[in-house]
Amino acid sequence: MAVKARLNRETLVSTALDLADAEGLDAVTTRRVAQHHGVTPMALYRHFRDKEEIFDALAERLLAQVALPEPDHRPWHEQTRDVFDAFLAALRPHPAVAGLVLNRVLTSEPGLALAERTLSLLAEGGFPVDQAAETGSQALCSLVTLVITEPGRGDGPDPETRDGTVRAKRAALAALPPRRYPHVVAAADALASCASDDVYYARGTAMIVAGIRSGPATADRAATGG
Amino acid sequence: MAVKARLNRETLVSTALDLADAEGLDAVTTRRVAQHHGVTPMALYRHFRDKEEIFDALAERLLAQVALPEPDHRPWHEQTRDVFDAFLAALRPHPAVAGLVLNRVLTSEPGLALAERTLSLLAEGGFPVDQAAETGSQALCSLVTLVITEPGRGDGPDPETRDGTVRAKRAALAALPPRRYPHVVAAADALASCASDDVYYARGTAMIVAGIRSGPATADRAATGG
DNA sequence: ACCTGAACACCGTTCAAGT
DNA sequence: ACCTGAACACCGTTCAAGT
Repeated sequence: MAVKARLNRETLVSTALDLADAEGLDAVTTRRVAQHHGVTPMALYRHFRDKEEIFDALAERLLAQVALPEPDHRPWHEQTRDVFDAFLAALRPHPAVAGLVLNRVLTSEPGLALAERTLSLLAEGGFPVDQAAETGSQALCSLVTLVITEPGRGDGPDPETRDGTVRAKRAALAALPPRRYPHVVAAADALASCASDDVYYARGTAMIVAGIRSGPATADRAATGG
Repeated sequence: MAVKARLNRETLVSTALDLADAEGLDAVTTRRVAQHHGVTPMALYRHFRDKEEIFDALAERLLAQVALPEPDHRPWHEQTRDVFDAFLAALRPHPAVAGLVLNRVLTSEPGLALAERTLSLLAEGGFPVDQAAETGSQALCSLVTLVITEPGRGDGPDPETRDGTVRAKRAALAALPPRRYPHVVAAADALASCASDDVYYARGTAMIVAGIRSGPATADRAATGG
């Protein structure tokens, strides 16, 4: 702490991100960020209008890490999966911050670039504009949720605490009355933790892409109550 | 405020829920809940260990509102859709609280009942236990996210403020450079608001169910990098 | 058993002031 | 332009005490 360089937006955001990664989003307070730079809390207000704007910048930082693959000539759904993978790759290192992205994709340049690309691919897939908007938003939000709720990430980032909560959670599920919750008890392991993160994300992405590919027809049938 | 009846868990949770519905989750503070009952903040600690436990109880309250349909003899995926509809019906009236459910399905009786039913249907659909766990969790979380991010619900519940933020959001998107963001600009309406809530949720649910029905085969192909 | 009162260590944010 | 200092209105939570 007490770094002496002149204050600026980007270094402050880096500090906030470090704090969130290390101790969770609640640790990102104006006072702690300021303290880390050896500065009064009010010094931040020269660079951010309020705390919400710090959160906006955190979300933007994550979105800026999305390395969108170049468009190519493969089918739209394969390219879509690659875009989703790039999105996940940016979110996964910062699970405590990922949730901030949920409502902030459309308010920064890198988020808009991601949205534009997604909508473009869905248009290629035959979606009308309005449905592409809903479908794309839902898909991106589901990917965020995948990261937020990744099984086995208790709450804190300490691998020790994490292991403890996972074990406790699994034990709690395994101890449930098996007559009443047979499937939950049988799935206790998978519900508490996660055999392989990569498989978890691959399956999740596959499921989302498959849902998208079911496309307009299925959705319209459902929307009219069929 | 200053209701005089003796304090108990359920009325306190009701107060917390009302506060959240009216002013958002941040309005749910120990002090305000206490004040609403004409009581010292510390009076709550006889009924809840800490604030987290109030949030747990809020999530449980929502899950208790899920009216699970009776099992019948229709195909598993149709029954799954009905279970999801019941879940959505419970969440939609309380969008400010819905997010609390994300990590709390497996820690209360009504949540476990929902999980058990979901896993049971997925087992009927041919999913192996572990994959059913992941798929079911992801589906339920996606439904929660659908409610949290419903387009057109700005932040507050005031229909006036909401209309303003929707209009501002749409204007901001429509004013983007159309050469750079052609699809975003074209979809500004659908991205900012939502033509019909029911269609939005019907399509969202259809997409999730379709993703599930794509099932083990698709997922395994993706997981092994195919 | 149930609630109070005072206190502590925190918040975000304002305002006026320094350099 | 950039930062400080003091203050305000809030938080969640503890501890000891009342009845």
